[in-house]
Amino acid sequence: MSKDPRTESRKQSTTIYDIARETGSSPSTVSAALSGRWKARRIRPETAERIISVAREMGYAINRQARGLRTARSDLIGLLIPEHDNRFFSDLAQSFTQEARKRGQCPIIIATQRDSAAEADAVQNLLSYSIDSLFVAGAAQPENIHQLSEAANLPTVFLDQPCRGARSAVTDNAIGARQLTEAIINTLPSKVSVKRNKVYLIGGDATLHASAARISSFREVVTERLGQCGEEQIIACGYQPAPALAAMEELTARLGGLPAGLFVNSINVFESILQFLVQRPEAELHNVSIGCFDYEPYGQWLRFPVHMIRQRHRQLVRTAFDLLDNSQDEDHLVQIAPELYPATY
Amino acid sequence: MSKDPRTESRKQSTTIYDIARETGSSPSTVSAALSGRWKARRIRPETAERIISVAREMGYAINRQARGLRTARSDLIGLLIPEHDNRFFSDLAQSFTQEARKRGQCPIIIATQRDSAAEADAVQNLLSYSIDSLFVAGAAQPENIHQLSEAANLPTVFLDQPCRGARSAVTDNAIGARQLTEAIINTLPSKVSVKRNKVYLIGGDATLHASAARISSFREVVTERLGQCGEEQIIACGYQPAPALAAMEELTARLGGLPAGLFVNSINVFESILQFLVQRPEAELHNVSIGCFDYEPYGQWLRFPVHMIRQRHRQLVRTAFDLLDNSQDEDHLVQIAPELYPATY
DNA sequence: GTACGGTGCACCATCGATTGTGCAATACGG
DNA sequence: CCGTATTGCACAATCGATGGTGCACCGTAC
Repeated sequence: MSKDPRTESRKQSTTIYDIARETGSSPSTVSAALSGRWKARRIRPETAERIISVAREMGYAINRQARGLRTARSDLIGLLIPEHDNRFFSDLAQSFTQEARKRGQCPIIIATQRDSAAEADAVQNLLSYSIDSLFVAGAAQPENIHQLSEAANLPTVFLDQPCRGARSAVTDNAIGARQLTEAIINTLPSKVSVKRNKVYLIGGDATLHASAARISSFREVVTERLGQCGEEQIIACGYQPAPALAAMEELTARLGGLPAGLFVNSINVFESILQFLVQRPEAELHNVSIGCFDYEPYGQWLRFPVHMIRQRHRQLVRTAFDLLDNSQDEDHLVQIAPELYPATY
Repeated sequence: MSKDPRTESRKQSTTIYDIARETGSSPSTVSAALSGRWKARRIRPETAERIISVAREMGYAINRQARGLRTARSDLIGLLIPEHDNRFFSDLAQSFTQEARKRGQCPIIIATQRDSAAEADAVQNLLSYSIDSLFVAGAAQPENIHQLSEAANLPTVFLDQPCRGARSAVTDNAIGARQLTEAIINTLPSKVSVKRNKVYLIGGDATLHASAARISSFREVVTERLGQCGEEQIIACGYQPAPALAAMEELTARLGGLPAGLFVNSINVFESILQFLVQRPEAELHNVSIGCFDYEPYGQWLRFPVHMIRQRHRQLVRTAFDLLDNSQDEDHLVQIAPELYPATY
């Protein structure tokens, strides 16, 4: 005869069997009463009520592992993000958490460091918990994830970084980049030497969809407004602090000072070049027009003005849930225009 | 005969029974092989290896709900925080996530908005997932949570806000507040009218342990260094933006300008009074010594200098895990000194 | 009085992994 | 060659909730 292998300390307090014994009914009746399915199972309302009240008295709490094993569901819902220490993704995490809880689901958030192996690992791991659905933000390799989740029949939505053939809710990077570039150009300093009179884009990964869209808009607007846009004006040096800082230093050295305009692609890069910027003379700082494609509340209180683009994290998340619930179209891309926070002077 | 109620779409791909059939062994042997318990169960190494390799081929992934049901464990681990949009708590969340994953556990983070009913709810909810342990940061009612988790025999640690009778890892608020107050006093402006020559503490909830400790240190240091500290110098107006802003405006009106020194208790309050501060004349801003008990990277790039205290989130989390693993003392408080980031000029 | 439909519930198989136990087959000692 | 010990594994109960099915019982109709 097998005994319960669990140490005496961690056993479940009350189960439906206890309640069944207490109320003189069967476990299946108790289950039906407590899960709300009692009508469909033709349980008398009085019976259901009695069971429910006894359950409350006994402090019953369902065992979700048992329920999940039977139903292959879990009320768990996963979110993959590259990192937490990034205002955009932590905002996203917060919106996700809130929406999930509204729906009675429990959020699991995993940071995968823009590493595709870590992404695959995390998906497998989450699958073993039988999560109900998966949200993927800023994936390094969306297709890879999509394959895994499709094979497991796991409903998945991509955020921020879209995935071909899968439901995706992303920021309209083209519009955002256009707005930001315009704002930067509109506030270009008037007196600036020929050598430094151009606008530069720094940061991001040109192979990723989001960056590519931003770069393309940037190029368009710069060409429209300033006549031309050379390849050297686009410095897609990734998201890492060190390379970004180095690129910024190199650019400044090359120009003999800060450029007239600077489009900073992503908050990570902004943070890392900030320490370089603030060391420049005050006068120089007020002679450059800076924009950042991402929002940081403290950005408006800095020593120099900054235009910022804020992605609508709340809307992105809501749209993603909507796509899961309502879109029968497996390949459905929704784009959401971001918001421009113009610099305050 | 019952059929599997689950829709055909969401069934498990490979189970230990499939592998058993494939390898011609029994499910129990497969389980032992895959879980690493095969030595203890006297399975031949070759048998175990063969099973493992077949499992890999078949793309086996364990069903954690089944495992959890049997063992009453889940490898899930919970963290309660008041909110996400707070640098300290989101740092904490990140450290927690990393440490959890290092230990092969899956983090579930719930924000409870400093609401004790939400806290109790969240604990009950997490309990129904059979989480292995619970971390509670900045709880509104630690004792309440402690009761629940103790009744359920759920190993619990408190962070930031300690709980009597429970394991707690908290910042050494006394030392931190002392350091911060000293830093503020050391950089007090020299020329300031008698009316505004005092140092004020604003924000926080005096009924909570953390704030109480900070207030007490503040009072001590101010008395030591400046001779006295009146009750009106302590404005514990909570953590909400609106009341904090109102309190700041009221104070400034009363003094006819900014005070000589300001100890801002918590980053929330800092953010909300920032919009007020930046509207003051530039000269006035450079004539006030400000400190914030919390860290925000952008704080050092503002238009005026700010001393900041950074809680060591990583260490707090590590210590908390340590307490769970090693401390048999159920009532064990560990304090961790925070770090002073002096203002840069 | 019999037939028939509906009501209200109990019974039991099932989800997949874990683990106490039983029992052949082999090894080993004398 | 027999008896005991060890090895290597299979069997089956179990965790708690779910849901298909069976079946009394009651009411109504003919």
